[in-house]
Amino acid sequence: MPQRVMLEGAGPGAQVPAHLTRVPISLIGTDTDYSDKTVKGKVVRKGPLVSLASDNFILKTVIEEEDSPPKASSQNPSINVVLFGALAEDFSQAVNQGDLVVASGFTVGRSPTFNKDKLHPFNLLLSGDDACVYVSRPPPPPDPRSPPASRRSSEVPKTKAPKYTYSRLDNLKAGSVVNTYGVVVFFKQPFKSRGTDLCSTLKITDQSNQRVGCTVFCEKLEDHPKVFQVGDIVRLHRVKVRIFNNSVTLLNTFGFSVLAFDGAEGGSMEPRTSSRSFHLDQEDRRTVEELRSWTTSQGLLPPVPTTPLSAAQPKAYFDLTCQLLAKAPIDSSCTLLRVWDGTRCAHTLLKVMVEQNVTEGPSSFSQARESLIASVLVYDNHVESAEQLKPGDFLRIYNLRAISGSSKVPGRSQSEGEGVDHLLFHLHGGTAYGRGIRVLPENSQDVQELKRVMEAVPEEAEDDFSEQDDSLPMEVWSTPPESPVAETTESSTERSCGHDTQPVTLSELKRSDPGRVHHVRVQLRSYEPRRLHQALKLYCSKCTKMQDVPDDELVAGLFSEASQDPEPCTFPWWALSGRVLRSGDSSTFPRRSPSVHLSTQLLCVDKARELVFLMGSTLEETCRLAAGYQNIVPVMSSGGHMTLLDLSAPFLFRGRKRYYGCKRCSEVAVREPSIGVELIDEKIVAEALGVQLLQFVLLMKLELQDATDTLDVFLWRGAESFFGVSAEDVAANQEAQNRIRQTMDSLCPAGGSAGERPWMDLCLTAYRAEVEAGHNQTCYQIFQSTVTKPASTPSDGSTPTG
DNA sequence: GTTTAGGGTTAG
Repeated sequence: MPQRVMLEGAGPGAQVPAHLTRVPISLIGTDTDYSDKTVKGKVVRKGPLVSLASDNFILKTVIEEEDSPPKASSQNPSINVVLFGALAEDFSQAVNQGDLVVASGFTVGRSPTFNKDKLHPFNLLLSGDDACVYVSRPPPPPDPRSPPASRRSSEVPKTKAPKYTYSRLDNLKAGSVVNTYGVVVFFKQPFKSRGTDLCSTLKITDQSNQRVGCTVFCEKLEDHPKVFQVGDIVRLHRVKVRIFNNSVTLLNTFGFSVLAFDGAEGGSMEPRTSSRSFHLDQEDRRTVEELRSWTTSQGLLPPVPTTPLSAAQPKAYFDLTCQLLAKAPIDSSCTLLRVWDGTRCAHTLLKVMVEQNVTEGPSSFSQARESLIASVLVYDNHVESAEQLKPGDFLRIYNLRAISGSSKVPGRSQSEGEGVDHLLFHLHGGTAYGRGIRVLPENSQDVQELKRVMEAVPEEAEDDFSEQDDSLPMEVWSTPPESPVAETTESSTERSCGHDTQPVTLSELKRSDPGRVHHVRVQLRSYEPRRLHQALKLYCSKCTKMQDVPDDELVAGLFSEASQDPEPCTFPWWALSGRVLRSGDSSTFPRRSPSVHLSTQLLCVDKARELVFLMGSTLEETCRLAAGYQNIVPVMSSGGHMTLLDLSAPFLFRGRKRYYGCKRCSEVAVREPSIGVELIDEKIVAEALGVQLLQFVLLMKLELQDATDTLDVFLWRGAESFFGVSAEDVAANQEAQNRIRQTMDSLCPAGGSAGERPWMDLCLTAYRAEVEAGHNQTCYQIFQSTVTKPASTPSDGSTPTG
């Protein structure tokens, strides 16, 4: 089915020119001129679009040959393709995994990731005007969201980006289907319509000052706008303009999609959406920024998103951000939610008593915690949404009403101090004033803030989860595990936690509430990732985001981009500059020799070699030079000044170790570090450069089993002590990687039966976390447990045990 | 190729 991207057969100019001849992927090498050649393959992996400084991009993809002649090897040949600049941007927008692509105008380089991915010893590099990609897409199924318009026309048949145009709210033609941006001035959370769908209501505005109602009907909750407060910004695609009651309204239509953004200036640019293939470019970000500053100038943003319990007043309506601790049905039209937000209400909170054994979550808490817990009675239509909630969820309840405790409540209310100054809360039936409940994603700023407040609650109010619920059957906590082996059987791990908790079976553990610590005796059934280098991640302690370690192909591309076409550069006054003489090898890309810049201050104290700034070198050269200098900071010229490379590349090389910075949290400025007598290390360099240092961490998912059940658990914060290696060492040396490999092989021998897997004594914590957008789940992590019996170490460290 | 709702407090 023809698309507006450069599809083969979509029209003149879209065809691969006839004079080009195709080369099989398996024959790609460096000794050929590829100017009249093409390579064809299916996109089997499409990396993220990585933005570099000054509006430049890089993207890595893997294509696989589908129709290569049958060969001895069963696997189809595949190759890494690295795209630069506008081509990378267009490719990111126009091409999907599974598309068939033909590349031409490429050069061939050595693949720096070949040792790791074993794909192909060479890669294809596409940059400049000659490079282009022809795309064909397997015909069905048709995509209803096919882009409506194409970007600038170009002679060069490279992929064309689909381009959306956005209508202002004062320029909507009845009957047309439009895309638009707006600031939310009123909203209702999705509620059940009388038809088949959930219905959301929005009212949005923009710089035209028009206010336009918008109704969204979708069956699935996740397809609805994720609007959490007035002032949020939405980007709507494919809404139909209609007139109702002489006013313009918008209604979702086929191919509808929506992104929502925080409306505050300086807020996150991360859009909230369930759409897996949305596109967001520089222009979109600019539009959001413009709407944010306009919103601020108009005073549209509420000063505080919601009212804390500490400020709740009788009879007032307000929105509450809180955590659900427990819930219980009262009758068919009323459910009790027990919630807290870490603040103390100025009025005593009324506790609604319920029947025994109907409470989901603990039925009582420590006295200190009880005094902070509010009773929320939700009625009628909200009973159904309350059914979806789980204890531990973070909620926003809209249009909650504070009721003085003297009011009559269902169930029995605590008698002490009856009637005076006790508060409880009602969520009345209906959706007027946006009344409703929404689960907030765990990563949202508001939830992070809520958690900070809760964590600051004094200790005596904090031990609630260790306060045992008397109604819980005792055997849950005292029965020995139904392990097929006796307690005396050796364990290959050891707990160091010091908790005085009896081991439980996995099925018992699964029935317990989150927030507890458990001891288990289990075997390892399986684990992910199987390719252990993928267990290594980068973690930012500031924004708490985790990311993959960029692979060498991508990093090499960044170095190569940074050193092409060097601009004239003014070096900082404190830097002493010189050149590195290249060793003889001829590079694929002719380039100036790299330049080095030293701190004069360090030179004065004879520490010049301890820190050098290096400009114009390849990744390979930088690694070589890292052997001779303690700290190497790769730099480039941007706008005539010395700056760091894009933060997807390491900002510092120390021997074999590389250090990365957080893109979100760093404010980069190349400065001379202030020196004292101390050793210059990654922390000092990061601080001087305004880089928020990312930490290497290990993250694995283990599937545990015992006689009763299986359980997926994470090994993350406890991973280094579990394996007895540091993640930083794993990133830099093979021995540390082997140690993990051997440990996993010993705990879960390849092809081994359950009988061959050793038993492990582990300490687990259970907690609530968001696993998908808006969906919280109980997760488990291994803590304070150490492998005591790794497999016997073979003399050759690289050979797996078996 | 479009039913549902189309904002504006329950009344416990």
